[in-house]
Amino acid sequence: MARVAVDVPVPHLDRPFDYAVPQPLADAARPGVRVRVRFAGQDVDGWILERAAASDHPGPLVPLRRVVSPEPVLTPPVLALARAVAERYAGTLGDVLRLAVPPRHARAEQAASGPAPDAPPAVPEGPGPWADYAAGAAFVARLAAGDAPRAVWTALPGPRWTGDLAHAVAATLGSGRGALVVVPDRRDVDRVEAALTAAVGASLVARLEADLGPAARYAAFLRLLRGTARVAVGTRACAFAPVRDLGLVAIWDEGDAQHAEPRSPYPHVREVLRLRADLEGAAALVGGWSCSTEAAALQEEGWARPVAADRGVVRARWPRVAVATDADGDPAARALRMPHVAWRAVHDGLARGPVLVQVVRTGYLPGTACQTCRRPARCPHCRGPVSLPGGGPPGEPRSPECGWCGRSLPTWTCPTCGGRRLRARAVGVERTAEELGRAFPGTPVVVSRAERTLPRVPPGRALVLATAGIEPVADGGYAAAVLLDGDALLERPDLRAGEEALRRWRAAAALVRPAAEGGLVVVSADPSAVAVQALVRGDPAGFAARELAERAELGLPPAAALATLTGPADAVRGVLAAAVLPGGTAVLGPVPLDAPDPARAPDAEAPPVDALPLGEEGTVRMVLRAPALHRTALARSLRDAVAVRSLRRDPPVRVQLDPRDLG
DNA sequence: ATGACCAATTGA
DNA sequence: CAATTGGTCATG
Repeated sequence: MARVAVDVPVPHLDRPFDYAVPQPLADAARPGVRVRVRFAGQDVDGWILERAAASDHPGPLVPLRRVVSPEPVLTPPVLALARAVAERYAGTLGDVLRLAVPPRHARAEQAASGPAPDAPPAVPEGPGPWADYAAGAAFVARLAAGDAPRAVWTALPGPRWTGDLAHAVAATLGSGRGALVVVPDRRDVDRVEAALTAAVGASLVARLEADLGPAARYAAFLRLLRGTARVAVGTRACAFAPVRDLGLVAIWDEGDAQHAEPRSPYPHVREVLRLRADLEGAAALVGGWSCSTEAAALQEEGWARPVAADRGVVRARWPRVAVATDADGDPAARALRMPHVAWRAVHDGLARGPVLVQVVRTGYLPGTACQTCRRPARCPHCRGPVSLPGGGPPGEPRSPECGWCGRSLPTWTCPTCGGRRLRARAVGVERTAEELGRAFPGTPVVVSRAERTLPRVPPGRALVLATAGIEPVADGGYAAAVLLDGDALLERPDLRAGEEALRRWRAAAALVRPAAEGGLVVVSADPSAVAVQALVRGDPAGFAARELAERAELGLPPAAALATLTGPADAVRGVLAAAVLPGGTAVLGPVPLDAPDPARAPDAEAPPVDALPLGEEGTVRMVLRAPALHRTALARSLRDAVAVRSLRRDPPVRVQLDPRDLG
């Protein structure tokens, strides 16, 4: 008989069911294969979890209907991982398996060859680029020796990080083990794949990525499964890749929001890899140019150790950072909405090469700011963002109004400086490009934006404008970079505002030439802000540690476990009533969720409850907060409660553990 | 989800 | 008293 996980979307059926194995299927029905079974009167898909001699099910067993494919695509380590992830995130095994195993592609299965002859992996000699990092040489040596060290790695700037990663992977292969690398997006997959190919050869590397197409994706998956490829590189789902004898898991730019899975049960790559490293005894490398508070927590609890360059190396390799405030009075700079120091950096930098201007994404910041002091304008009644409604007849004075409570604010006055005029908070990339083009005639202006990203630019004189996250790489590095709208970024009422600003700034700074070669970064922001100081000092780990300590004091994540329940008001109440919550759990809310408003940017802040129209029994969100050590108990209690409610056919409630954004 | 079953509730 | 609705339970 076979123990089968049936793929039905109902939480309370998330357990194995036993089936008889008919004689003709006896060989094919191995653990890990996809099957089709009769369940509750209909044909459903399922997975064979294990074979066993006898069942403890009292009744007769129904036979398996069909083995979909003889390929055992669900390996025991990946099954164990999927179970752990389901438990950690209060989700079902079925949901996790949907993320972990790509859909079958029959033709790709047919085409894929059998196991290839064992190509001898290239064994790197010595620490290579890791000699630049304190504790780096030891880390690589332990990888090569078959050990399982775990590190939070602060990378040195420039394109070298892909080579650093490839070297660590090669060292792991040298110990006879495989490795996997997860990066935020396709551009980074391209880069890491290239570096890995150079280091260990293309035949050992499998690229795993959703927009590769079903056939190519499944083919790459099979190469790993069969051991033809030993290294997986890809985005999110790659965290579940069936790499054999896994020796190293790595995540790059761990603070990037792309690492949070948007589908149920919303696991984060960092957590998946942490569970996987523990389950499979693999080494772990959590890297980036910055450091999230979660990564700081991994160090704090002793799970991982820092790998970073010494102070002197950091100072020599990173560009110099200067802070500019808006107050400077140069008329040319003012017309450009750019502080004078920043303008000078652009001007001087252009004499030596390309200059990067990082702007805030269009529509990222709703509302307006004071024309004089540039502080974001807030509604005096509810602290909501103030907007200038458009669409009226031209010339007619428009009265500002609050985006939350809707009050008209014709007499708005800035509480800081007494100014009475408002301006749009963020200026579009195009407009800034035009203005800069006029200010520096004869200079080519290039724009990289979401719809048309530019992977790289040539080394010559050019102004390169980009929104955060899609900056092109300049061959030989940028002569200078200017980071605009810093204050607006920092003042977002988001727990991660500082962390996220620092991450974006460091990513831009990493593309600039070293200080020794005249590389300069100018950030336009409040010089007293902690994130700004961390950028100047080049100490993201220190920033994250401090941030973590602060959150611990306030009982906020990641120092506390958090869960959100989202759904119809009475269903959310029902789940809460059914849940046996661990001691010390605080219940916050419920807060009514505003109807999706296309005018408001997705990252925009959520209004407080008392600013919303009341009385509607719509969708609500409730937040549960428990001490960090009760995270598992919190997840289990919510999973049980959801199962009980689903048995009663209640409308579904979305449960999210440690959501990245609270809104 | 889907269906079976039992009990309470409603209607002639 | 039969028909209908609603809650509970099992699905191998």
